[in-house]
Amino acid sequence: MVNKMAKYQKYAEYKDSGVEWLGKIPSHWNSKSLKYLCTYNDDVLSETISKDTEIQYVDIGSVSAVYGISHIETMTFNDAPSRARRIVKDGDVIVSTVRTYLEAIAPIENPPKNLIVSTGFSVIRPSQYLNKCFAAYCLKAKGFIKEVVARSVGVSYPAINSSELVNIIIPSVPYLEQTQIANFLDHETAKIDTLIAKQEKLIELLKEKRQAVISHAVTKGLNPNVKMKASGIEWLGDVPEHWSVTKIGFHTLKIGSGKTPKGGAEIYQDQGILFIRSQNIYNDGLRIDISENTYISEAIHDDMSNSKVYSGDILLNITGGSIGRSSLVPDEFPEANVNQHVCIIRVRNYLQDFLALVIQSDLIQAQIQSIQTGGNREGLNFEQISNFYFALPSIEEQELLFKYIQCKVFEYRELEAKANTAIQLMQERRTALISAAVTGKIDVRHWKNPNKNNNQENMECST
DNA sequence: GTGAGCGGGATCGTGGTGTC
DNA sequence: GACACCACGATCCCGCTCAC
Repeated sequence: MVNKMAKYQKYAEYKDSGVEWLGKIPSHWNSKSLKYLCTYNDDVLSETISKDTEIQYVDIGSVSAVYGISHIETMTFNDAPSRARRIVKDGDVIVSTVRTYLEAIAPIENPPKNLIVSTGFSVIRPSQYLNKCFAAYCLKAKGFIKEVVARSVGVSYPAINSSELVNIIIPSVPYLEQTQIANFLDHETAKIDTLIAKQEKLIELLKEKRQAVISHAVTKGLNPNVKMKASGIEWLGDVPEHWSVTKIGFHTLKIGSGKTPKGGAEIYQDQGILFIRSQNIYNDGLRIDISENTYISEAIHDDMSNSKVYSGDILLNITGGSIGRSSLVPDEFPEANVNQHVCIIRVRNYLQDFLALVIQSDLIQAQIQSIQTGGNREGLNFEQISNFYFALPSIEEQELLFKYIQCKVFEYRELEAKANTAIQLMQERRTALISAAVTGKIDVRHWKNPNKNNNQENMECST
């Protein structure tokens, strides 16, 4: 990360801060516990206020380090949850104390009247010596968050006490310099966030396009001028006249699932025969993580001979939240078995590739989502799978369609992978930049905002 | 009155068992 | 043996209790 910061200047002189997460700091900086630079949790709603008082409530899930407060709910005090108690004022910084939401941090600018946050937040009120935006960036720094994690307690509710949170040491920096660092980070992180948002939008569009290409190809074919006919099936609509409308069950050699081996999880091994579960099955392929896989013995595998998995099998999740996710077992796949929540659909060689795409298309997914069995739990049975309709082209046309879709999907997945890598790199850069600036590893005192005519102070925060 | 944290609801993935 | 469905464990999150 040092190289990535090379374009920025360093300070002339450094000294050891004596604090692990700060390391060496500029020689004119100091370090202090946060509690000497702020007060915290000063204002709370009194139980004696009128029940009809309208409040603007922010819960812990509505705040992120990148986007700040994303959702404020208007409610009366009477309807508010019991944890809606902390009053937030202009200039405060809210920071989550719950370990599962460590990045819920936001400086508050012009809050609405009666802005109240959950008791899952600490409300930091900076003193005159601490810039609220600089404070928020310090709280977002990787080293600070690491300190919070180390000081968290509790099992069912892992969190850091507010009194412990403010014991954590942060840099003590001349106020004007804090403002300049905050302005610099506002500008630079906003640029990064804009780029991340663009990449996220791109990924969303690519996913939609990929799904649309598959769905269109397996229901309408590739020739836009071909004569169509009504399929007679609601989900299917019109299909090419020379295609036949058929059911999955007419083409299967097997529809079945595995079972839970006797002894359950007790009999799992670190190595042996791969035991595939619904968590391994994704539309973009089987996700086999060697360290997290489950294996069974050869004896149990032989005992469960009916649920052995072979290359060319289509595996479909038939229960739970991942219902409808499917994967085609690739060629030269090692010996494997499945549990009872994974359905094996086995068809003749010529249909494997095409049917795997059909099952992932909107056509079958819509039929799956319309089915609910098993009481209040989602579930698919084999008869229902067998009765799913689809349109079947000739073998030659299937091969053409498969090659076309494979090519298009590969193209989209490559672009998605590139966008994901770019997002990851930008997030790393964002984190590194914040940490470098608030710990004095880079000197931005002479940085000028290119969007302004001069280096006038910008007292606003970006979030 | 305040706030830490216990306990429980919701959800998901998976194991176990009854019925055919 | 195949299938359906109930139960359980893990996890996340929130409501509420009780010590201070």
